[in-house]
Amino acid sequence: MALDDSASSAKPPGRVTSREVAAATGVHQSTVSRALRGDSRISQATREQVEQAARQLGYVPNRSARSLRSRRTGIVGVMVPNIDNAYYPQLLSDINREFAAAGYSMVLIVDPPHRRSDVSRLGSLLDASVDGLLILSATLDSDMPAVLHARGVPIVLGVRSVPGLDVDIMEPDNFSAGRAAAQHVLDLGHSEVAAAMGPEITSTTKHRLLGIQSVLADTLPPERILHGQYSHEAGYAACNRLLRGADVPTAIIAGNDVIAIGIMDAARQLGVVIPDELSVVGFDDIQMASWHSFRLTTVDMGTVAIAEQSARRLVERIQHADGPKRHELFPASLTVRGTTTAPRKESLIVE
Amino acid sequence: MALDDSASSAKPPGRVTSREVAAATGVHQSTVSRALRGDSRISQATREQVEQAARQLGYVPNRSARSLRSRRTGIVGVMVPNIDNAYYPQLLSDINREFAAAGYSMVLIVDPPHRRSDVSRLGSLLDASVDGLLILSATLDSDMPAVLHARGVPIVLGVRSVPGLDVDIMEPDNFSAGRAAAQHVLDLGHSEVAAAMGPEITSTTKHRLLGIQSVLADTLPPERILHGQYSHEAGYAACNRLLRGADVPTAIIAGNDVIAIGIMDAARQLGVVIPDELSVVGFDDIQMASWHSFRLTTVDMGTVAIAEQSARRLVERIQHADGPKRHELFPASLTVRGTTTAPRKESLIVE
DNA sequence: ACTCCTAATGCATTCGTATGCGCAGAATGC
DNA sequence: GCATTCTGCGCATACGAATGCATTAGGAGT
Repeated sequence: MALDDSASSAKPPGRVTSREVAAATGVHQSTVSRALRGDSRISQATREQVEQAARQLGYVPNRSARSLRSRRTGIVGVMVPNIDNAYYPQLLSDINREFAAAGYSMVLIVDPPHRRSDVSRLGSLLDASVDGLLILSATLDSDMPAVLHARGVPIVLGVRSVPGLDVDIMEPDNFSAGRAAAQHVLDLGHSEVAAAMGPEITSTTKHRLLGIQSVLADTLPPERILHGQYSHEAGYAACNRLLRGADVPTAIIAGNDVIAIGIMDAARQLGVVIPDELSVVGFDDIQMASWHSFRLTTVDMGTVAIAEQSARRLVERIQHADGPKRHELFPASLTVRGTTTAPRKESLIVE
Repeated sequence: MALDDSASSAKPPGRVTSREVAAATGVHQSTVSRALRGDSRISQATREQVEQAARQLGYVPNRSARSLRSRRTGIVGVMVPNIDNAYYPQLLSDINREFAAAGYSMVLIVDPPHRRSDVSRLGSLLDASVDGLLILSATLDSDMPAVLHARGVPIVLGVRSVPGLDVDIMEPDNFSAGRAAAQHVLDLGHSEVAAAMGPEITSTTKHRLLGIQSVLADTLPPERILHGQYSHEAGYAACNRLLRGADVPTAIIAGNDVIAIGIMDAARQLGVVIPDELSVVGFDDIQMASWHSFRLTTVDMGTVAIAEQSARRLVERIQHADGPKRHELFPASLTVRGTTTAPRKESLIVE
């Protein structure tokens, strides 16, 4: 309505400023600013006049000017290692909801793997264009979070942690999750187990593996532990390697669901029946895991809660730069579906 | 290196400004600005001094200030209808690569379905905080693109188009794609066909369906045409409805791959064998379609090219607001995999 | 030796909004 | 009826970088 009016009468030469609204209303620019920000010192009558003029002229406050003055941009950065795996989009969806609810826009930063931080890459994070940063792509060997923290950029680490940093961290209880997955496999009677994990430089892989090994110290020899990306292709490749090797495992613990599904894909192509001939366990419990085509046994890592909490935490951190940092471990719980069962008798006999 | 120095000597009280760099170098602030921007009028010697001082102090130009003055933010908005379906993350990944290469940051705007545009929702798009907008969520009945365009915001429509708008549009050739899918099903001998399409208010659904109907005028009665979201759940629900109905189709054309996979999931759960008892075709050829667990016959819509071209186009449009608008139709091509085959004899006999 | 030009830099202003301070008039107190 | 407290608003400036114009110094030209 009012929008249509203004749209049709919009002046291409220069956008409408608060000064023009002031001129139209017969008040000072500062009054316009205060009226529109809801300053209580402005009278109701003036406020309404200003609001009407603003609407008629199609006035929209310039965000750059406001940011310059107020030192807040209303934008948060969210760093993810990639976006074409199912895990991150799902996480981002929840994170986005939280930030949107808090009035923040979200700049997506797809963070290619790297080691030492390099100033030029960090430039866009240090130029005050984001009020804070939610880092979901941290690796154990990256100093990027430390550098940003030292520079005073409010940051929160989500999902992946980095040791020795006094920042907020919201991560799953990877160790317990690893134990749960391993115990499940052990309870089913598997003695030939393999692990197709993610990158060693991630806390998720490291801690999940420690948990797994704490249970399967005897049945999981180092040569049965593979590392690769957290990707479908990596799972696919790992499975091919494992099933074509000398002694074939009866169960594979995957670094996450995406890898697990890659494993299932390869197994099916090889004609290996899951779970009868091969059990598979994943981590995360992404939506796809519950699809009937997979029915993947997996460990729920509380990802939704992590998404919501880490976003909220960053908003708080932006408002209160100081204050105690919180390091939370979200509980994990095994979800048994259709990809795990006891090993076939033959295997047991061979054993 | 230099970064570490500056990080440790960083002053929490107020960031480093160009004025401080100027003071440290003994030149004027404007000289610092010019030196760092690469103005040819600054001597080599001065430039180097300025650069060194900037590095030592850890100077990073404030983006808000620069944007205010230069009227460019270096940020583009990308609107998507959702992000937890596989299609958009994949698209976004390619789009992100292009924008990053062009030096733009990407604000992700998850655009909940809506009808008429509402000023308050558009505020953050009109406040000059983005240099341009790539709209991937346009619906046929939305006036949002028109309003933004009237307001002078550079926009490009990707994937989904809106009629009667003088803006750049990069979309797949949905009509031909629909024809290809339908012709494939027809050639296989199916006479009991159903369509589980996306939302009617999207150009993709509308044009794909027109293409399908142009081939299957006789064999696709209106009651066999379902509409729902472009989601796994919608496909799942549609399949359940269709396979439990009176006359069961022997082939379903899905609105896109995500729906198709939802259909396959439901069919498997019902014990219906694909493709022997049910053929399924999708659109888009997302990565998942080629996974062995699905091996989905689908129509490649040139999505990667659309992603790249639409991003590049927006960058061009930002630089040259005027200039002829381009409306490109990207070719589609059928990719036959394992989910389609001739209908079973019994069905044919019944027929 | 004097003018003219060019190169290199300084000066001052601009972008649009937010906000501390001050000032007027009205309302209140006694 | 005068001092006092609000109320409501204007004035001026700051935020930090970019840029048109002015200015200086040094070199070329005659």
